[in-house]
Amino acid sequence: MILQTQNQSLRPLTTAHLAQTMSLMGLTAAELQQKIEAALASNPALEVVEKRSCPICHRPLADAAACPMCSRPPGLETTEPIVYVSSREDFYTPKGTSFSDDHPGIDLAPEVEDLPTYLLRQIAPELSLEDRPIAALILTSLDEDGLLRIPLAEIARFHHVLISRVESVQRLIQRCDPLGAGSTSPQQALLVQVELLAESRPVPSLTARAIQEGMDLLSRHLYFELGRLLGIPTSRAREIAQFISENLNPYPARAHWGDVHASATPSQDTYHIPDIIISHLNERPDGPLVVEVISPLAGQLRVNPLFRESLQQAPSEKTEQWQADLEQASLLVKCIQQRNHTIVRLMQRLVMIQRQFILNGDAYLEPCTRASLADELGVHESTISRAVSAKAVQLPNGRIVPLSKLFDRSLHIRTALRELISQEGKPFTDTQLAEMLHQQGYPIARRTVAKYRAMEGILPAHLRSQRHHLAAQPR
DNA sequence: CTATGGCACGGATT
DNA sequence: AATCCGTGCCATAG
Repeated sequence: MILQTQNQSLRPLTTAHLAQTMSLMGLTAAELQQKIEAALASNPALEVVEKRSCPICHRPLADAAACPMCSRPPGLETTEPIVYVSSREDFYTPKGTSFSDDHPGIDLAPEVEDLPTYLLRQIAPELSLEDRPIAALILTSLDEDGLLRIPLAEIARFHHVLISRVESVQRLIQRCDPLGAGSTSPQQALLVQVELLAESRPVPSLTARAIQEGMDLLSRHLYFELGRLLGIPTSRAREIAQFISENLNPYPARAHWGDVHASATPSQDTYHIPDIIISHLNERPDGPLVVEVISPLAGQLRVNPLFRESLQQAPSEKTEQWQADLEQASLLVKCIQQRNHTIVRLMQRLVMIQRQFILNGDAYLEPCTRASLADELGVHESTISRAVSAKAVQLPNGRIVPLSKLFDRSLHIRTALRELISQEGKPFTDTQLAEMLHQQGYPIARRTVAKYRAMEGILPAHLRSQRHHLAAQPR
């Protein structure tokens, strides 16, 4: 359902209206869809009318008058984004949901979210129907680290299938984004990561064996012993250890190291179907930005005009009921219009503010608060809060991030921090880093640097050290 | 003694 | 009113 409703339709703001609009605001596209479907089924006064698509670009058209995509001359230079509510039906297969490569440094871990759902989404296409329950059991048995607590045999027994079946499902899961998730041990997780990594980049030889046979030595940093075990010089063993610590993660889902309070997962958020898609007009990198706010329905929701007419001739005993239906229907429609209108305005403004971030990445995130936006738009802050929470947005580069990321107050500083550390020779101490950031115009306390480091999963200075210089060796 | 992580306390945000 | 976030202080590891 779409609308286009700028000016009209903002009339009587009854309390019911307000209340419903607010509750609508916090819903994701999927939840909203359910709600609408329910209303549609129970209320005869509502109907969905087909929406037409633009003959040129095939995008759904909100309004007959103009296609937001094509009505503008291509290549038009503008910083003003085109924002509209879309009812694309194909949004379930967004492009680039996969995180193909991670950068040499540290890649951003996905926001705190429901790991099982996230994984399920990735494997769903390859999963046969019979294997679904198995996958479900595995996924729900993961711990905070993304590891499988219970033995595979348990799962096999529970579903009365061969262990090998379970193993193949597990394999599928392990190859998903938090690489190695679903492994039964940190060791196994590492092995899977090595295996997959080896497909795309060089991996020191014997790494796998080192993990397999010398796990305890590795974790205790006994490189000399490890070298002897594998029949290689200590220096080689050290290289392997270094490679592992730099590229692998024994706890696939553990993104924040210092954060014990990582109560990560109570939320049922499914951040992996976007609620909003930002792209370039006609895929041209120089084109203006287009923001599609995904609508759950493939048509426009409205009050059935026929129903309204027939109200006149309603049998007298029904007329009251019908009247009520009609009112409720128009209330719902109105609320949804209101909701969409607000979201469109919000995105319009937000995309303008965060244009650089959207185009160029994390470092360009402009700090901005929900409150300030609310002020600009003349709506209550809580409205923005609701609108922003539990929604995900797909950026032109294909990444899907929570909408709330656009309100992250420290992301740009954290990015600067990563930058500094990635270019450091000798590891900088937190105090030094704080100092340097200060010079760059980020007045950050030393303690805060430490926290940001933790957020980014960067080790403290003394652990980063043994990266380059290693002189003496225990003999 | 120095570099860090933990706890906890305002102040800002939601 | 409930949370989140940046910080200061203090204990601890190296």
